[in-house]
Amino acid sequence: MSSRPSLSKGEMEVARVLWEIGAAGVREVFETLSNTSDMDYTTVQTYLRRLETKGYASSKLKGRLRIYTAKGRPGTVIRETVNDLVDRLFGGQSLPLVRHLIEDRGMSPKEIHELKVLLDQYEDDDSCDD
Amino acid sequence: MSSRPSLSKGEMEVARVLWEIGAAGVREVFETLSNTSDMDYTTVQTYLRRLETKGYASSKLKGRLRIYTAKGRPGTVIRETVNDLVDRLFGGQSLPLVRHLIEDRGMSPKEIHELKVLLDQYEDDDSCDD
DNA sequence: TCTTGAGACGTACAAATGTACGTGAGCCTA
DNA sequence: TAGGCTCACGTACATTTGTACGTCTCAAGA
Repeated sequence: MSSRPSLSKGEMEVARVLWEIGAAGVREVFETLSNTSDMDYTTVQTYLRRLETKGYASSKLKGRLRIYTAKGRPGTVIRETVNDLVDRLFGGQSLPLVRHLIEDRGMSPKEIHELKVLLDQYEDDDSCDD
Repeated sequence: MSSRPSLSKGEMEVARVLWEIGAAGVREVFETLSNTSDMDYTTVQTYLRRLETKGYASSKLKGRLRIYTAKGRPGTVIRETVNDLVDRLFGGQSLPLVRHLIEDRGMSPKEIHELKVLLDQYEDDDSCDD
């Protein structure tokens, strides 16, 4: 199915902003990014262009301003990216990653609780598969 | 401190195998990889070389065979990579990633159980920190 | 009307990445 | 000891990524 080329780090950074602020022109994305990054304006522009080429955004002119819109859900990209990471770094197993996240990055008691609830829930309506 | 260049996707795949099987020659890494990947033998070789250049592995000749050994713990690379991902994709929060992993990728009952045990344990001796 | 600033767009280019060929040396076997 | 196999290793090369310069156009103010 949707087998668009995956996003590079820089592209992802720009894409995230697009998801965050919705449809936006280069300037807006650039401004938003400049809090955390010091990418050049034209660099952002290039990324936006490439995002469109790769199928992660679409754009149209509004007057003489080109407005970019993220295409598809962030969830899709997240899934693809995480899957990729899990495959490459953990040989396809998610548990080690989860374990790493919990052990290494830590979680608040509240989060732990939340997670447990999730697991209970999941355990219930999970029945067969694998 | 250890500011070695980060690993590319392909390099990471090879690095993982090195961590997994320990010191190994190109052939072994290649064989191991061929279960999941169809990288060329010489491609693996190149990655191994680059891994060494970047400081993620060391090697020495054993007879006429070059044996590579991972340098440093996988944990370090994993941490860097995962942190990066979490920052970029989830604004620094791990829970959403964990949730994603569980919900989207699924887990076997056994894994769920394992995870719960881990959480219990973690809940207990978790006391301070953050 | 002339100037200027904002922005689009084409283009460039070095570095990193993915991929692999070819050559030459050591080793095993007929 | 000649042939073939296995490796190491140098090298190559297309693609992707990171980064940004110039140029052209439009629109608004002087």
